[in-house]
Amino acid sequence: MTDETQRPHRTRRDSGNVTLQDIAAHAGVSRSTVSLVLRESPLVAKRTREQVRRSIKALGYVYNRGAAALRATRTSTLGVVVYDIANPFFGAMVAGIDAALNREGYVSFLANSEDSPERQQRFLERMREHRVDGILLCPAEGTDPALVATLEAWKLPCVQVLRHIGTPPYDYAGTDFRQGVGLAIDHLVARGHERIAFIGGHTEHSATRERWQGYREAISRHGLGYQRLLRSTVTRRDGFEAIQQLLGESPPPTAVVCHNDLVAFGAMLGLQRQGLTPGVDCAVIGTDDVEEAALSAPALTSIATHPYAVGREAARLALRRIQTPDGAREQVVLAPQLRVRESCGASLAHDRPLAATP
Amino acid sequence: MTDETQRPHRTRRDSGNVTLQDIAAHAGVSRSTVSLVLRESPLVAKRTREQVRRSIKALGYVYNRGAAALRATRTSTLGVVVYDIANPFFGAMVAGIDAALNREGYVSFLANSEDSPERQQRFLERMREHRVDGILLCPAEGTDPALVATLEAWKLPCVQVLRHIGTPPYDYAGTDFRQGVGLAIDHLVARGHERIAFIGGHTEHSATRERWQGYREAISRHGLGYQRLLRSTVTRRDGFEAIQQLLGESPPPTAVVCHNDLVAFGAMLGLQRQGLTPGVDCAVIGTDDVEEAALSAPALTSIATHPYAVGREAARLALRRIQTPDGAREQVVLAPQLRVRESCGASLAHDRPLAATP
DNA sequence: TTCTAGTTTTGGATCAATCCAAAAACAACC
DNA sequence: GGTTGTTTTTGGATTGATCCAAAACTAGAA
Repeated sequence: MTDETQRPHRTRRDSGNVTLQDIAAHAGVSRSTVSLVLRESPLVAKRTREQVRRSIKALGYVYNRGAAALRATRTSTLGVVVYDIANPFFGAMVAGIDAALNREGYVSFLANSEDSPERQQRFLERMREHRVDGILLCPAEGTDPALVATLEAWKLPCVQVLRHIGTPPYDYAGTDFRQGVGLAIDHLVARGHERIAFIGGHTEHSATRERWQGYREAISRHGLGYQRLLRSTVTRRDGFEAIQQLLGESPPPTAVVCHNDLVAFGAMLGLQRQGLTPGVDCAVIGTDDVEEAALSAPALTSIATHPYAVGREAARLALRRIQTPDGAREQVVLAPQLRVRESCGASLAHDRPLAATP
Repeated sequence: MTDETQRPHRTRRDSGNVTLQDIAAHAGVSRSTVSLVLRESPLVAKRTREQVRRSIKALGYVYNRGAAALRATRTSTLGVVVYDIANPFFGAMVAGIDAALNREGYVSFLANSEDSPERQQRFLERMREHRVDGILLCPAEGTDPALVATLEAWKLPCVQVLRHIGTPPYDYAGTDFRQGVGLAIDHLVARGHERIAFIGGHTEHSATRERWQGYREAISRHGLGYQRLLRSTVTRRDGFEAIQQLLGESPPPTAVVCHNDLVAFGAMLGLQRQGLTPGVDCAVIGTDDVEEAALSAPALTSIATHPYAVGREAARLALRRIQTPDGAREQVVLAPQLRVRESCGASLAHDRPLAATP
């Protein structure tokens, strides 16, 4: 007797799932050929390819990416770590990432670290277990700089986004916060301001440092005698309180640049609470240019940091790194833009001058 | 000769990866035992378990979830589809999902459908290929109601969130928008309003229908003669334009309830543009209670819809469905709450009454 | 000591794909 | 017809875990 009779009949598989084997049988070719068709290999003859395609449709086959990944060691997945997904800035960034990945057939795991290095660490370990092809990381505050080296040792390509830790070279996508603050101050100085304060940022991560550096450099570049940097966390309430503190000092600033738009909104509220008008009695400039900036009253002048574009660039970088793991590390730093609106006196200044014009 | 000599030496694996095999060799047990230890099986003796744990640490083993999933048909992954991740409401919802999943060792793929049924479809097919254990779906506008049945046929557990399509029974987590609008109108009526309009919602999906239904029911429940429902998309600009249109009508409304907070912010701006004060000349109530609501000027009264909690409940439902695929479908509908602030005249009414008090 | 019952451990098959070297099919030329 | 070269196709091994039935230990009672 042949061994055919011994092994159970196998045209329809034991489990309900249709596999390459089933398609191969249906199309009268081998497993390998079907696999080649699925991967669009040019090796397969046209007639065969078409026949296999027909069988795939006929049997309602669903590609099993997990099984493929096991052998091929590519999963077409990416891990994305942000520290505050509820912040609309990150929402826009994730949208940019999603759009870029989608085009390449990649999907992404998303995690919200809530700025906790421990949560972040747990997630990264889980990503390793899932064998993601790479990581997009907005490092949580207080992340050990050694993490970048750890990921390197894990052979997990990692692109840092917005904040960066560790020492170059690393892959990074972000915005030039330093330049952004510089732009804002140049604009204010051109409008005659001489006492410009900066509000916000409470911990030493790169995105804060860069803003402060931009502030200090611009102040000294313009030879201004006044310099005032007020640390704080970066909520609306912080802006609200900070501006009132600054107004109580003598001399008070005539303009403030804020860590982000939330702080700026708070600062505007604080001015209004004191019976003052933003853009008239004190200029206010925010950072990020969130949707609400254009629609607040008065409209907020803001340094646009392009979250969608940052996300898209970060995703591109990651895909490139996955293709060439040993290529030179890259840093994509987008140029910010100043969106001038009412809150820095743009269209109100003629009514009541903010400061002596040059 | 034995076949030992024929097969290549295998203590350290060919590929760089440490596998169960390697740990087994190191600990002097079998692959199966190591697997049992990893899955915390009570079958393994304490001594053995400890020895295996030591070997796992010593060799720096990383669990391969892909390989495990192939055999066990559980991936510990979930697909999440939203239609606008840049909206802070969804940000908060995703944060809730993330927190609930994290606790159970699950991770989630996130996709942004941008309200395109085609993008949504592509993503769902990809999720199927990745063999996710379930789907959390905020259906894109215009989604074919048959999609729910399709997912059912795919044997992919699906929990709908915020919007629902198809016919019950299905799993769903959301907020009772109908009740929310009812609460708002009850409050306004109690304050003496008789002409209450509703702004926003342009397409017939469940979340819009429920709001409209709540509006019409409340109006007729209170026996009000005035009824005005203005359709629109749901951006700030829509609110801005809608309120000005309503003010031009005779009689104009004395209060408006808005589809979401963005529309409400726009409506407040529109009032201010006309030299009117929200909460004094016309009451404004929003929906969602986003962070900004409490901090706008005047502070916005809003129907809180608890996005974080909705996300958390949706995730819980999904995990439950995965455990018992044939259990009864469940609907978790959270009760909204009215957060009363200045924009509906809460603390301003004594200055200048909005309407005759009862 | 043997038998039984309970506790641990194990090897082989399996999941569904890819990889790769070798075989088969085909065409072109002497 | 035989030889060579090119294009297609193939089967067996491999990836790294889990499943499962059977084997190997224990300990306690007869």
